Amino acid sequence: MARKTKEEAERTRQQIIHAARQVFHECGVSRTSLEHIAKAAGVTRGAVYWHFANKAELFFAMQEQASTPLMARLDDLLLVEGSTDPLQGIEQALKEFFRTLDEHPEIRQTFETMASRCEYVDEFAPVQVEVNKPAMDFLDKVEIAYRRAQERGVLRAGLEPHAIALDTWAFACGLFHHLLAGCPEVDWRQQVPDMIAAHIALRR
Amino acid sequence: MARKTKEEAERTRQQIIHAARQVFHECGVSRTSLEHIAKAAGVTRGAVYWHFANKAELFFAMQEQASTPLMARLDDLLLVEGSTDPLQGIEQALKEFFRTLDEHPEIRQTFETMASRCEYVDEFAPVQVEVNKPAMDFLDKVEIAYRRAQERGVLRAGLEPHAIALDTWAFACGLFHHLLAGCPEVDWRQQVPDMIAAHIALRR
DNA sequence: TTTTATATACATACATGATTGTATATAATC
DNA sequence: GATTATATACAATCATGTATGTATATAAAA
Repeated sequence: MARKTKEEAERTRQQIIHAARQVFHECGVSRTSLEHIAKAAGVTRGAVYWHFANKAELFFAMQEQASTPLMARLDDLLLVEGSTDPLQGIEQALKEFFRTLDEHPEIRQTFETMASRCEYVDEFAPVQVEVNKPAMDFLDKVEIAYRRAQERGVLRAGLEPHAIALDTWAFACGLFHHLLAGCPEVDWRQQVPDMIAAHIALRR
Repeated sequence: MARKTKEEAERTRQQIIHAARQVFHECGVSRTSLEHIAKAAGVTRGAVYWHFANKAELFFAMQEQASTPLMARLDDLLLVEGSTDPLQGIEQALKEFFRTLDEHPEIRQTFETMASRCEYVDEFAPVQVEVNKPAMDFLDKVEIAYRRAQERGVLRAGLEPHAIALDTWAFACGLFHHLLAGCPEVDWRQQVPDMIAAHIALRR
């Protein structure tokens, strides 16, 4: 086939990423061939190699397209805890975060692939490290919020902000991971808000 | 080479599993060829195919050799919470569990591979489901322990055993996952006992 | 107890299929 | 007319599974 216009080319690029997301999720990253992705996108490997240097680069593009908005959302949510009760702020932020994940199937699918259909070795090892960074930011911001809650007297006496921030962090990681990689037989999504509420209630 | 005695054969089998653990961890399951494993074990693919039908079966053997003792240990730990304070029982059980993981590099290495160097699709998908089962058992037993704590009056008023069991479960999953798949730059292992203590303290 | 037959524990050789990256062709856009 | 966005063709590699070879452990027969 022949040359396409710039907009058409960009659309093909997105089609390829879209197809990659599906096939990665179904077959796992390693077992997915570029031929497989190309076919799913309705193009040939030629188009794939034109837009991406190799499978890893395609994966990175897909991953960034999901990570960037989700992590931006998390940042946002943790910022607006200013005016109201900080504890409720954290609770709302967590609820909203998981609701966002629930309401965006594409983002969710990418993170599911990242959680249990990808091997973090060689070129993929850095992804694991990068994904860890937002988790650390989360930890810091939650600690700050707990400190503020302490100052305002809404935190139960005797609780250390750093310690309970770590606890919240582990809790959130566990939830996150099990929503993405847990077996789909048990549907946790219903219970998430209640779990978050109970988690925060322990601090009042 | 010629026939070996039964004990020698069992030893080569273990050597193969041992080599697989190392190479899987270094290269990821998908990128590891049986040739690679064979070479690392000092045998040929002939030996590997004699003992295992294929790579998946070898992986399962390795996985079971790590899972069985670790899950048995977890079962044990959650049983002996009878006599003493149930809350302290949970705390001790969690601490011991993570200490066990820390003290057994082979088990740890296998679980690290399972956490971030393996793709749970096709033949590997059932592993994810099976690993989930002990996690459910854990949830049930912790809830029972919390109920007992409530009856004995060591639990803070107003806490629901089921809710705080879910919280403990998510917390433990988060810890577990980050110890295995988190970036190794940050060394959490030191803080684990304190985190567990803080988690339980929230319930008193 | 020696002999013999067979199953065992591998090593080696082979055939096949799958994937990858690149090189080249092509037609439309800019 | 040069570049771009693809398709097609090609070469090389690699991993897999199986088939075959072989020497020895093991157990039954003599």
